[in-house]
Formats: sequence, C-alpha cells, structure tokens
Amino acid sequence: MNISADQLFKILGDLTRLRVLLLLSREGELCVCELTHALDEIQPKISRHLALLREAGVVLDRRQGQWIYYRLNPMLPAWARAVLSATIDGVEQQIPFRDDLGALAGMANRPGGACCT
Amino acid sequence: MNISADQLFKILGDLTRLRVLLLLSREGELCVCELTHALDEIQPKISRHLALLREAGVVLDRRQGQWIYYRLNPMLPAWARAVLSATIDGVEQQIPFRDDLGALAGMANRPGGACCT
DNA sequence: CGCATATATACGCCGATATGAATATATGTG
DNA sequence: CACATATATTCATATCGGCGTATATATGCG
Repeated sequence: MNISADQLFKILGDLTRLRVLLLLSREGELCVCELTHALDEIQPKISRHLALLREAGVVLDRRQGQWIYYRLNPMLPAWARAVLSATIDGVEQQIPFRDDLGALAGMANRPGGACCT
Repeated sequence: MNISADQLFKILGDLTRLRVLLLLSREGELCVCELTHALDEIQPKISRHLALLREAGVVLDRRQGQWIYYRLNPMLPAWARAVLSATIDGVEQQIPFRDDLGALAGMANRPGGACCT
C-alpha cells in the first residue's frame, strides 16, 4: 500500500466517506445495502463513494452471492491507520456518526444474519 | 476550538497546506516570506492558503513589525493534534516534505535571526 | 428464459476550489 | 512624503468534486 498524505486527506474530506469508514472500522465488514440503510442515503451515492475508497486502496471488497462486502484495507500504512483511529476516537460520539451504528442495528433483513425470514 | 472532521480533512487535503503545517509544527513559528522561500512558491499562493488555515482556526497569526508570523493553534482538539502528529511521523522523510526544512535552513536573510547583515 | 434484487456506472449539472496576475494595504526608513 | 518590503486581496479562469437520475451489469430463483 502506498498512498500520499494529501490523497488520503482528500478521501477523508467528505462526510459520507467518513461515516462509511467509521462504520467499517466498527463492524469489520458491511455490504452496500447495509451502508445505504445505516446512512439513509440513496444507493448510487454510497456506491460511488465506495468506488472512490476502493480505487484509492482504502477499502477492499469481496463478493458473496448477490452482495458485495466492503472492509478496511489492513495493508494501509501505519500512519494512515493511526490517522483513522485518532479520528474515530474524536468523533464517534458526535452527530451523525453517533447515530449510524444504531440505524444499522435497527435494519430489518440484514444479509448474512444467520436468520430465517 | 471546534472543527468538524470532514472540514479538517478538506483543509489537510492539499499538498501546499500540508507542507506549511509540517514546517510550522517543526519550527514553531514562521513568517510568510520564510514559508514562501521554503516551499518555493509565489507569495499570493502561500498567503491564500494561510488565510484558509487561519479562518479554519488551524493556525494563529501575529504581526511583528513588517512580518506576520504563523503558528499552529494550540487549542486544536486533541484528536486533530493526534492526526497531525501521526501524519508528520508518516511523511516527514518523503518528498517534498523531506526537503522543505533544508530549503528553509538555506534561506538567506531570514527575519528574526539575531543576525547582523 | 423472465423477473427480482444488489450493485455499479454514465451523464449532465452545479457549486466549490485552486491558480496566476494584478492590485491593494500596512509597515519601515530616510 | 516618497519609496521599499511584506502581506493580503481581488479577479477571471479552469478544474474538480459531489449530486440526482437514469441505466447497465451481475446474481439468484422459478
């Protein structure tokens, strides 16, 4: 992994992408429809931001059936991971980040759940 | 101090501003002409970026005679200072940051120097 | 195959932002 | 005051980035 500082910060300089990254760092792996629901945004918007994150190498994706799961790229340089973790500590109690996890938890019919609908 | 994460990252997402901030965190306080020389950029460009940083509360300024000195705002929230410091650790050995300090040291007739030209 | 769901991409639009050149403002000096 | 230096601001321009809408692609299922 190789990402310049100003490129990383351009990536982080968008509220939608920050919310996605905080959720991913909390949950490990989420599919597009979970992110769309948690942030209450339309799907193409989420998808475009995920594409940006993917092309920059900040997240990785994996298809499983009809869903595509995204996760943080563990190969991010240490300083970039430190930046992310400092940011999370600083903002996780603030709006809107504070509420995103709850919205995710309240989502019905999440895929991957070992469940029986 | 109060700055949102995405606003801070927008600020950091520019190479010129990053170079300025790294120099300030190293040197403590620098005037516009020192920054202009260290980065080898034209003065209005530096001045505009400094104005952005000042309006965002990331740096403070102080006039002394004909010079205006800029420094990091010590009231930045802890997480933002952690972000800056992680970034510095990650990139200070890389181009162009690596060379900026040297260019500054090589500047003739720096103001404030206890010197006698 | 036909249809539903999940996801990605293309397109056109619009506001934000960076830039160089020119100019304005402030300070110092004689 | 005249002039030099340091810094800020304005202006026109060019580019970038995000957005909503529409559409394309892929998978699953009957």
